[in-house]
Amino acid sequence: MRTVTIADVARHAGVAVSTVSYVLSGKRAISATTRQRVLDSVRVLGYHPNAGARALASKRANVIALVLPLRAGMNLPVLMQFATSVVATARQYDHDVLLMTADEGTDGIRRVAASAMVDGLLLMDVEVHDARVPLLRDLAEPNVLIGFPADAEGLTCVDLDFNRAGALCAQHLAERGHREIALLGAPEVVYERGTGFAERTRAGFLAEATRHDLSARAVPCEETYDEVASAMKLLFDAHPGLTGLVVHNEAAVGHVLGALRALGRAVPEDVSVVAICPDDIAERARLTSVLIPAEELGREAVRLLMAKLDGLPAGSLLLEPRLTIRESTR
Amino acid sequence: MRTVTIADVARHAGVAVSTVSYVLSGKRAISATTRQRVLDSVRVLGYHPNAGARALASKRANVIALVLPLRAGMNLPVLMQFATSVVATARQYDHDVLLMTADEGTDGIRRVAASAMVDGLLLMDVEVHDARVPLLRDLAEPNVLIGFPADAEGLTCVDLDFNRAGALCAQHLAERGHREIALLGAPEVVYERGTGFAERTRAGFLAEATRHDLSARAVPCEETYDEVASAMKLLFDAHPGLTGLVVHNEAAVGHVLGALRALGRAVPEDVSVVAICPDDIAERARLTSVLIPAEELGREAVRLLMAKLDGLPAGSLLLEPRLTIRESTR
DNA sequence: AAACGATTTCGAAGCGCTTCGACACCTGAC
DNA sequence: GTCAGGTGTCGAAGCGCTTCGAAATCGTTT
Repeated sequence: MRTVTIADVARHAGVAVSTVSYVLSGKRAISATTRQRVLDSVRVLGYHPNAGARALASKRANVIALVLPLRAGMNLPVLMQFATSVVATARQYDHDVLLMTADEGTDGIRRVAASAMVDGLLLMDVEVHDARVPLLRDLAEPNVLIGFPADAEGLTCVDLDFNRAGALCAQHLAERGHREIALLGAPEVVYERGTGFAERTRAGFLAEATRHDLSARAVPCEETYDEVASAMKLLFDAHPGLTGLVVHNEAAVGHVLGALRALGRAVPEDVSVVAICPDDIAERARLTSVLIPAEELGREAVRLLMAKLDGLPAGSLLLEPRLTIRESTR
Repeated sequence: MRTVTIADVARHAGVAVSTVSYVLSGKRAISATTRQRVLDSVRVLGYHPNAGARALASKRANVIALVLPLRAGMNLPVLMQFATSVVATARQYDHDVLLMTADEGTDGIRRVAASAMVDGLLLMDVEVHDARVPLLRDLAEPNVLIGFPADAEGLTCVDLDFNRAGALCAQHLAERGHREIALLGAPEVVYERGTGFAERTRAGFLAEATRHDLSARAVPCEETYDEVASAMKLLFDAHPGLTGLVVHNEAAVGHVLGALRALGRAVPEDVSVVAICPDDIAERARLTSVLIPAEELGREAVRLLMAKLDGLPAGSLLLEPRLTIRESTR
């Protein structure tokens, strides 16, 4: 069973090879009757274009690379949703997805790009000072990053709008009548490092609190139970009237709940808690939270990449956060 | 910056295009001096072969498809480990991985196979009566399945050796001096359906128990707490001397522990519990368990697929289970 | 009836690579 | 000194597709 080529289709339909090509690509007008005849032949013969030949002739592989941080300790549900969404969306644009792991590093990126194996790249989990950023910046192939590096100038990045996320949490607490609130953020060093998303969350939180005329403060938050507990004790000693807490620190979420219990403050009766964290953690603890919209992130990233493939300029994108109300706020 | 082609390399090295090709592929002997000159030119010019052209001329894409069940509710850690291992192993064989989701179904498989986009396929999570199996059976492209369908004849499948897994659990309990043990398996319907792995586990468990002269029984196990609890009550009423339990039912693991608590039997003091389940569940509950060796599964699957790509015959493979001792047995 | 533009189709030239057969050269045997 | 048999290298023919310019066909207009 030799594989069916475009020449077979042309012969079967009684037209030239180029006519078949134009019917399939739609790049030139073909009369309705001829088109139909060709399409019938395609169906009858079960023709599928050879991807290699197509890529060679058209200089378009119709494949994008997805570079995932497939190391342990990643937030799996988020990653999975993201990958699924990327594959599905890419298919809508008639593209396939080549899976790469981040540990091939810059060499891997260079390789697939130079081999014309992919038309564009999607990099997940870009770090603030990511070694791949310089390479991406002067790569001929379009690329889109998930996450914002320190200098995102000239790059296309997609991420959750952490400023809005912080604001949304403050707003939620304000609406529920809380007058004194606090943000437990990332560890001190993260702020010192100038990490974008941590600062943006804090800024959004504080600004929104001010807008609602609330008493608000943001404190860094370490990740061991003892540190969390003592920080919380200090916090409540200094501000006994505190009734609203926003936690933006995945690792500390559990400890915060434990510490509250230890301080004899019930959730949500005495203190309302909002988390900014992945879906699974929030769901497990039934926490009101702002989620990482992984599916939307994937979809939008592909959309932007496709735009760039078509030569369109594509700016960065911040996704609107959404708050899911569960049982930890009232 | 035009991309560098093999012709550029040939010109730079002062040899024929075919010579460069032979140096790179090693398919014909080339003198050491020429080889070195060519390799130097490759390095200097930064040459990367064009994947499309290579695929077209050689009829080998050097890409394999990985079809993952990227739906919610999958066991994520296992899936992730598996994917990582597949990508890493494929790279060792100089292949890349095209990621597909199972929901493209048979059409997707047909498409990538017919387009010569991939040389072979790896399908994860094959069901006992999987709609894709007939297609795979008479697909020209080699493929390897993770999991055994009802009729694995003529297919290459890789999976955990569930028979050995059952036996291993029985052996573990026997060695610890337990004389009366039981296997809580899948729900009744699963056995009626003739599901391979459930039956194999049971058979292995019972045979090993007999070999050690233990009193053993296997009972199906439903997945709601009430059913589990009443089944357990019946079991312990009928066999008060029961001290060893094997649970081969992810969904029921948690309920079993709860039911034991309700019956006033402590783990591991009164009853030892071994689970056959994914790593994360076992780890969370600190259960002695037989794990799914995802990484090894991925590695072996790729190895078999590569063998088939080379035209070698490849039979199915059952992986040796390994038991990890945690805190639920003594 | 000729000429024209619009529409539709065709033919051929690559895209960058692999691979096959052939050629040139060298060695050693006669 | 010639010839068989190796080595090492080259040239050219595709692989199956896209795309460009040109040819063919048609209905209109003059």
